Amino acid sequence: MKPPRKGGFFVLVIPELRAVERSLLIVPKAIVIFFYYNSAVKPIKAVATEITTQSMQSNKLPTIKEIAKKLNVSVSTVSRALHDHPSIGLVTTMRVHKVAKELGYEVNKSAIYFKERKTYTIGVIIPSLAEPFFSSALCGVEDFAGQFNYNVIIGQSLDSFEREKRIVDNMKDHRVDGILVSLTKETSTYEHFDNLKKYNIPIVFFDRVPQKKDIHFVSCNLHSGMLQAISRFVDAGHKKIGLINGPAKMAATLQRLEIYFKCLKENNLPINYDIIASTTLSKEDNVKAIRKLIDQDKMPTAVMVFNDYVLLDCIATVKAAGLEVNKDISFISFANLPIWEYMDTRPLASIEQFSYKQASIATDFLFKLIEANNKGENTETNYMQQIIDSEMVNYPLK
Amino acid sequence: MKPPRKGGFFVLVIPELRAVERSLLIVPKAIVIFFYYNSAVKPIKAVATEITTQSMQSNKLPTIKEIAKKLNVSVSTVSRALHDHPSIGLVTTMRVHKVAKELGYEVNKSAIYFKERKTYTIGVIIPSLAEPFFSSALCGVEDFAGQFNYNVIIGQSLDSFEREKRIVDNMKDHRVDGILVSLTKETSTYEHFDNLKKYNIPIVFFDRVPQKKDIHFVSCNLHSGMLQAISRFVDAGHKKIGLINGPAKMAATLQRLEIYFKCLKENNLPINYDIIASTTLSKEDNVKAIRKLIDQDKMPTAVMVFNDYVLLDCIATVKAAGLEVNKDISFISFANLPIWEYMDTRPLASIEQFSYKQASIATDFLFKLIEANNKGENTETNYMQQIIDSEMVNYPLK
DNA sequence: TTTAACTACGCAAACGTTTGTGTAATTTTT
DNA sequence: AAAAATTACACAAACGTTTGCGTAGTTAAA
Repeated sequence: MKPPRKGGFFVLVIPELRAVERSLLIVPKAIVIFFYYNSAVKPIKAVATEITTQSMQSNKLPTIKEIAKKLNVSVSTVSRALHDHPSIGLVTTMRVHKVAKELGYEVNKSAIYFKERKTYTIGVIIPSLAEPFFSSALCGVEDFAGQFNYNVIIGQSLDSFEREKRIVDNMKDHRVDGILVSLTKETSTYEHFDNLKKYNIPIVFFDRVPQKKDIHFVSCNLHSGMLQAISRFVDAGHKKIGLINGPAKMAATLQRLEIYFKCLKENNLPINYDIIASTTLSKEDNVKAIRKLIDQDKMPTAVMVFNDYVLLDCIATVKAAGLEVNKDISFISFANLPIWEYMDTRPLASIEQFSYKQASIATDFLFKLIEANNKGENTETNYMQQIIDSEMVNYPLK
Repeated sequence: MKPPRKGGFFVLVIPELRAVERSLLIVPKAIVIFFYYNSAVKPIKAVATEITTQSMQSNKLPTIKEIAKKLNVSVSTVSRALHDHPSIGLVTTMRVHKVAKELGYEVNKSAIYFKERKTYTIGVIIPSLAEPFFSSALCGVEDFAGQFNYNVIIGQSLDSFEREKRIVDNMKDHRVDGILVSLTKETSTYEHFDNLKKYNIPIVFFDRVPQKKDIHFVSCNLHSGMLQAISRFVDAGHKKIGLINGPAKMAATLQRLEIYFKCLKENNLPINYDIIASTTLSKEDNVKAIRKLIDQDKMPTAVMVFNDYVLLDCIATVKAAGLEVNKDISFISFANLPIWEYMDTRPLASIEQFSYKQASIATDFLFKLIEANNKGENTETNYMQQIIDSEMVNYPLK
């Protein structure tokens, strides 16, 4: 920062000049005449009038153009002045700032989004907002994105493949900078995401992720949690450990089954298909599933359940059947719902899958990809992938 | 639709021509020569080549300009053709459509948003996604907005006034077409919404609404539900009906208190401040509040509780104190959480406030306001306001 | 045959902003 | 005193699309 060249007093030529000047501009005019050093600058009185003349305007929003017109400078000068670009003189910069303030000017981001081909918005596609698991995930996204001043737009697939497709398309139309997805139960093909590549929209999957290698994703490793659970059962003396699994279409279902087998093996327990059931997650089906397990001689004494919601129905059913939970039959499931704290009858434990954490990490990944995109780097060469460990949370007996 | 003027065969000049033609375009060339009727049109072979030449392009997205260049027509023609504008000839329209498809052209909404000064996006500001009440509300918004192909961006105020302010500002920057708000607990001034008027961004409040007349809002009338509740208590013979209220700052708190008084009066019951407590909604405070009521000789036999979450703590506390719920003391609260279905110990009833419905109606209002805005109508003259009745939902004794 | 109407397009402006380049006016260097 | 450098700005293009207006060429009406 150098002193002005000509005329006047330039008393105030110090490093903090701009800040000082700006504060001066709103104090008595007597002080502002310090700036009469440049012949190109109109007397301050003229500035004052030009400001007040049109201050109260139509309902049109003030633009950079109007500021330019008012001050008889070009729009480029105004734009630069507003960004405190060094090539614009101090006085001009100040006058621009002042008029901008007077007019209540605020930059039109829409114009910039368009020009920059960016929207500072990311999309989140989740099956359902009603499920705490996903609303908590959304929360993780929002918290993270908010720090970067990014907006979050949401789409509920409601576990419908068609809706998922439409939402993806819609978000592409909206030119979001990136997308986070947790797949529907129905999704087993992934072509509807391919189009995003053309638009350079990065995509990160979380929790319910595609069975593919060439993707960015964050998911939760069920093995750690389920191993803890089975061990817990085994340590308590259980030999017949059943499983109530989810819908066959869901990747999580197959995964749970595989890990269940693996964990049984690790504990030297035999596989018995009589104590394995599955449910579509509807209430009726949940009841059916647990009934299949308990309505037999070789009833399991412990059951791994697909999730806490299914378990709620299981508990109600076994109670109705006259069995006592945690005595005749013990449960461990997935989700770690906060509500258990208030329940009299609850499982031994539930396995936490950290939806908030998964979503946060996925969002972090997404921002890294967006950043790479901005730099023109190729993001399709090394994939960002993370699998976090699930964790069993014990519930003390009441 | 009239027949083409000159030359050729024009066998296909029928009302459904366009649809027919379009399907023809993807069938053998032999048929397409039907369109050699206009001298201005290049032979179909030329069309075919010009399409394939640059089909595989750079990573730049195809624009209307490129289509225009390829076909040697103006961008305005292409734009109109893509919209099937009648002033563009059939052949040209078809050629444009074909090239657009070949190129994988998709309109850049960002450009249109900017030009139209619309974003087809609405913002939703809620205290917390973690609360089912609000995530269900968000669900209502999303479902409704989705039908209109509107996007929804979210902001969590986390019950912080400062955050609410920032989010409003951010959404304004983003030029959303409208905003839905459920206020924070702290919000008691509303200047931060004033700026939105300048930008012609309509705002509809729901559930937690400002104490003002000149606003659009949807809220829930607690009187109906609470009257049902008190009557239920009275019918069961209760004389001492206590109240556990929320934080003093919240509008809902004052409202509950007033209605509580009113309902007592309507049932000819006296007001007794000894059986009224309040909580900041923290667990410790919830426990304190219920203890205040039960640790006295004139303990109430029935209590209206601020909401189901507070009630959960109340139930745990009275049980720990050796009291039996629904015998020594009965409860009715607000929220109607689905989880009660699975609880052994639950209140007599809970009052449903229809968050989904409130949000849906609010969204409907918002769209009406946006529509009015589009027509240039003034929306600040008659305010859209609706108060829906709360409703008590009974829980049968288990 | 002249005139009016219509068809099928092109031209250019507009939306609000950023940014590369050009250039007088002034100042510094030689 | 001439040349070089710097300052402080203006000009114009670009982003992709829509749309009012103009017009050559053709057809229909008078």
